Amino acid sequence: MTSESEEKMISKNSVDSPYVEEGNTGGNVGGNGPLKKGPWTSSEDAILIEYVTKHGEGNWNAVQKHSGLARCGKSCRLRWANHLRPDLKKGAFTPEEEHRIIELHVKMGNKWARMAAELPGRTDNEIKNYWNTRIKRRQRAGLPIYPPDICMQALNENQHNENMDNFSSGDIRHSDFLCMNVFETPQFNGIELNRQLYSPALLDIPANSLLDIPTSSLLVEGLDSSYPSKSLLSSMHPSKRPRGPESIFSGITASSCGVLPVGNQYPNDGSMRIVQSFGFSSAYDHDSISNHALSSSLIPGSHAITNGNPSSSEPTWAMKLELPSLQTQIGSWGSPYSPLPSLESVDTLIQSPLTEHTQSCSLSPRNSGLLDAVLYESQTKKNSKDSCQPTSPASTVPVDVLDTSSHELHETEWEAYGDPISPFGHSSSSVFSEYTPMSGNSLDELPSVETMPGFKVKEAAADTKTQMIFSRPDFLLASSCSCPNKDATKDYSLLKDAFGPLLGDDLGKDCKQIDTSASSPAQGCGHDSRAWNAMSTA
DNA sequence: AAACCATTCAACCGCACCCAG
DNA sequence: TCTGGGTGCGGTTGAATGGTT
Repeated sequence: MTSESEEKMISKNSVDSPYVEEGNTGGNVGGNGPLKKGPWTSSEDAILIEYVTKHGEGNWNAVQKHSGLARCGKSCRLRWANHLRPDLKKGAFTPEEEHRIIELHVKMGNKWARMAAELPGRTDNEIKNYWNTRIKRRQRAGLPIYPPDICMQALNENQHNENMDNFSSGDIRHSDFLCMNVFETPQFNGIELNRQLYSPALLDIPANSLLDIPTSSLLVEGLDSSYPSKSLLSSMHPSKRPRGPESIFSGITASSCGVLPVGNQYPNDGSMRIVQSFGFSSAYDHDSISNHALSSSLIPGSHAITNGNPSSSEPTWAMKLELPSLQTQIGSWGSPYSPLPSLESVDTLIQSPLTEHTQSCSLSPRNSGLLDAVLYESQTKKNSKDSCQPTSPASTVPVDVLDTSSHELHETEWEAYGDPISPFGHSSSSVFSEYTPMSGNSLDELPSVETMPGFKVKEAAADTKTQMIFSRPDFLLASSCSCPNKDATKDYSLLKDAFGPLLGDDLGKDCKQIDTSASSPAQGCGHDSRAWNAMSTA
């Protein structure tokens, strides 16, 4: 809200504030009465300003005592920090600031306060609101949250920092990992984690298999409170929770940018196959490309993988930023051979890399990532939508089309997948929050496994004895934990070893919990157990 | 003009951290 | 080492506002 509008509100409140009726004389000063809530009035502001001028910032709880302001200390601090501070910069964000915010978010995730520290005169609240607004706009536009150039830039910075900071510290958390670089860079710690995960020595699965599993998936996606077996993190002691999204988020950035080497993603080892959960770099993988369903069905957030019933009322491009829906769409994480729920949604996913508009888009100002560019991008998509009607399934995608520079790939991938599945849209902590389903499939309304539309998909896939590709990292964990199979037990052991230092004992607890519930597919690991059964059957 | 809907943003809430006692 | 107060942070809410039907 601008300062003008704020003034309006304040003046309005000072005139007919409903809070006057709350027993606050003048609507402002309540003395020892009940603390007032709601919008601040100008007189309250004046009191607070006067107080801070006299006594300086801090000791906010004393404000009420000494000034008689009927506001709690927190409220005073917030008001001062967000509105009354003299060094505040009012007004809309400049393009430079917007660009900076995007950059910072790439690096930091939802660390609004830290971002605010990088933007003089701006508050965390302001940035947070801006970002959320931006997310929504891009959601509606079906655009990636992070422009590829910024992504690349952040990655480059990270690589630089990586070089600079290698072995610079010895975070004990990593002591159990072999051959691991210890980065203490504030950003992209997720890369570090990913690297840990990549170690074949740690996980009895092909290292590449995990390469593209965003760390957020490993640590966050399965962690929704609605997740049957209680997620790892949600059950973790708060102090053990990875604090701050950067550690998880950035892994997404790196791997999903396709910058990290993507090798043979699907080795024919007959064991559990894991593909990148976000399906992002799978598009770079020729094998996966040839597997037409894979590249599309793995793309999270898309209707193609959500419930098989894409809303026809939704514009194709305005793909909802629904979660990769591990909770809500079992099938979406399952076999790439799953029946495609919707041509339309699949088309949405596959059309762009091949279409003319994509190329033209790469020349658009969208790279700025700024809102005007977003609008431009959106408009471009709308304009080109008709001319970009998908005519060929992904299987017909010539491999060489995708075999371009990574940056171009980003462009096309982003265009193709749009925001919902943009891994960059999943800043770790916001993987869920940012993708709060806009439609009915709320995570909190997780239907039973059996009632999930996607469930049949996976089951059917299992019945065909096709190659099960469990892209879900949490499936990996859950199935490893619950599987009575020897190998899986080994997996569990390895996983526990791998994650234990990171997640603490709760991992073990969780896995035990999963173990106990494994016999009851509908409980504990729930759908994952079902998936496991399906896999066993297969 | 009214109703409805979408968007924005200030403010609140709960949690976690820090630090002094 | 424990405890409680102060503070900071991130997520969420709800009122205000603007746009559309």
